[in-house]
Amino acid sequence: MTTIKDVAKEVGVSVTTVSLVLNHKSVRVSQATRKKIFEVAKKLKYTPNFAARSLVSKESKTIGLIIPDIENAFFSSLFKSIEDYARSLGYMVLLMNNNDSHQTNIEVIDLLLSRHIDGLLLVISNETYLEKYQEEMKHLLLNLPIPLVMVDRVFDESFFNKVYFDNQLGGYLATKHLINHGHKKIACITGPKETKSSEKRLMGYYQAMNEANLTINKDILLEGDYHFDSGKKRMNELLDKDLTAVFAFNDLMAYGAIRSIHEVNKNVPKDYSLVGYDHFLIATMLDSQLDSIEQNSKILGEEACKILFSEIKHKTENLQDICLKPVLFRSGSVNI
Amino acid sequence: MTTIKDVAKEVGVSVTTVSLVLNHKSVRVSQATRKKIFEVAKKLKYTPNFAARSLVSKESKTIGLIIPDIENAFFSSLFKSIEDYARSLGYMVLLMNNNDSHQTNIEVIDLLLSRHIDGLLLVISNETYLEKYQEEMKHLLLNLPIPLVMVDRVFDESFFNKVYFDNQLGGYLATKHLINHGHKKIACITGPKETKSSEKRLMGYYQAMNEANLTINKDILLEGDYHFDSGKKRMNELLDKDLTAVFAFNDLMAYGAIRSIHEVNKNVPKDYSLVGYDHFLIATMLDSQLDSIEQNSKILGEEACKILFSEIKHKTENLQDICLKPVLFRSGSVNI
DNA sequence: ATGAAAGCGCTAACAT
DNA sequence: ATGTTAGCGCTTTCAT
Repeated sequence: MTTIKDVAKEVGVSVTTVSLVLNHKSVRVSQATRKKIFEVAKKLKYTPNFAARSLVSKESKTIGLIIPDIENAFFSSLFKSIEDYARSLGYMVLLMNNNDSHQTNIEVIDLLLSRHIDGLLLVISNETYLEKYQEEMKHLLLNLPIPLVMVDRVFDESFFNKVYFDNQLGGYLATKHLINHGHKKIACITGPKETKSSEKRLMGYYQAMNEANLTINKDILLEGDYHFDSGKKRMNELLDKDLTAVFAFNDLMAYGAIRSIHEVNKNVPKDYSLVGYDHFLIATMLDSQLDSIEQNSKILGEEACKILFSEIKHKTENLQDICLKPVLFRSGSVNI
Repeated sequence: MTTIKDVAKEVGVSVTTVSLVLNHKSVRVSQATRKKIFEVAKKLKYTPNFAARSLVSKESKTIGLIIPDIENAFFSSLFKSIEDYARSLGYMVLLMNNNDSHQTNIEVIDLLLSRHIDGLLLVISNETYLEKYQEEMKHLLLNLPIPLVMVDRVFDESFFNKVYFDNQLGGYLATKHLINHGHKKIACITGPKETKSSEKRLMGYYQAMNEANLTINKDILLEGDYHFDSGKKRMNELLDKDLTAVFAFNDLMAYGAIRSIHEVNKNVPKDYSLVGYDHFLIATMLDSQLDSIEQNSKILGEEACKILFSEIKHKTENLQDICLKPVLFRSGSVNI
């Protein structure tokens, strides 16, 4: 491996000069030596040693990104947007899954810290919302020695940077969409009730129902777990209830519901209208139709990066709270 | 940030001793000081500085993984398997997308090298198979200063480590499956003809057809590009041809074909039998059925890691060529 | 059983 | 316009 010394020796100048030139801080170096340095560096295939540079500069030019699961399309798309942004600034991204486990989340934060990342983008596990875990996480995050942005899943407290989607608005849009099409008896298949996203989406549902003066029947508000099977199971329970529409709190459960509906030879949207949440892009390809609330993960990633890199650069703490708006995507799963 | 010096001072020993103890190379240190060192390190929340350690050890404890696109389910699952394996050995993974662009691929290899990764797992872009690019890539890879394993998409040459699936076998299995169900006129929607995967899958098709003494009609062997739209378009062209079954070289195109079939009010498997490739897991949830060739990405990742970390550890070069077997997944899209 | 000291490759303050 | 030097935090050889 060729070092800065090798280049210096070959050119016949000091390492300082080489360093200065190669880092483009070379106002004071003559064009001639400058040109020569670039040439020799290229000839010798010199690449700066990152470790050495980090040791001096106290920057790793690396950020951490923790997400629940890269296999989830929403998060893989989020990663991509973040990776692009970071790379354009000369940063790399260390990606870790927490598998929606609080314990794993704690562990990977430690791992990343030991790598001396310059900043952290964090999507916490759903489990972390459980009361017994929240305090531990908040304590940990408040004592982080580096800038932090909570992404998508945030805490209420105002002492964290956060970028997230307005889940209540999403719930409202979905419900309103069904109401607009004449539905009055609208069931919900929610997420786990302790998750913020589910809580907020449900609030949106209430808001829309109340606004339209519709009565809410708690018998058709069932709790799911955001997985396919629970959507199917809950829909099964709803089949003999009195309702015409279902708001599933994510697309995976919505597809579970569709499966259940098909199994009794009924049809969407003829027998049941259905709205999901996530706008799982791949689904539109698979010849299935599902109206859904769409969250633009690219923008989510960009906003998170803006905040993080601004803090990294200016070392100022200027807490931000960015709430993004989801939109309704229509595809044909809602009928009167 | 507390350093090893701080710990040494607090305990009242030299940095050497602290380093030795904390790295468990402490055969020669007394139990007492040893215990104290651990205590103080914990109290002071000491974490070793990675950059400093790397500078000395010449290891970054980081590997690179380059894939075409993390949004592709096959690759996100591959990443997960690799990340797990690497983490269990104390390594981190720097993940980069090449977006199936040769140029980007070259760039990210450079970027990773400048980070002094200890090894590289590489899934090249399909574009790289073009003749004008192959030489450049081979030259680059042969001169890599670190261990390399080509994953999934490999070169024929024997001077690279490689782990991949037997695409010919996959093509054979898919075609044989259709033949076994009585089909004689079997169309193909292939990948781009310059890609190795497509070439091999087609060879498998020929092998199965020949074995069964079936005549091959080149009019129903159409080239796609592995995307949904091309599956739809090619199927459209096939609709008025004389055939009963289609082998699409990936699931995305298979779903495109299904869309096309549905649009003329025909049905799978009643009017056309269909086999895909990839066994796109999510699809099984979306109430769609598609027989498909399945490649276990977890095993792919593990085998790649085994080779890479063995080379990193032993610094021996012992070229390996691991060919994994795909399997047929049946789901109901094939009929007599 | 423990310490002193050199040096990894680089940056930057200070000289010249 | 260019060089000298200290030092970042750590590991490791060699003394004691």
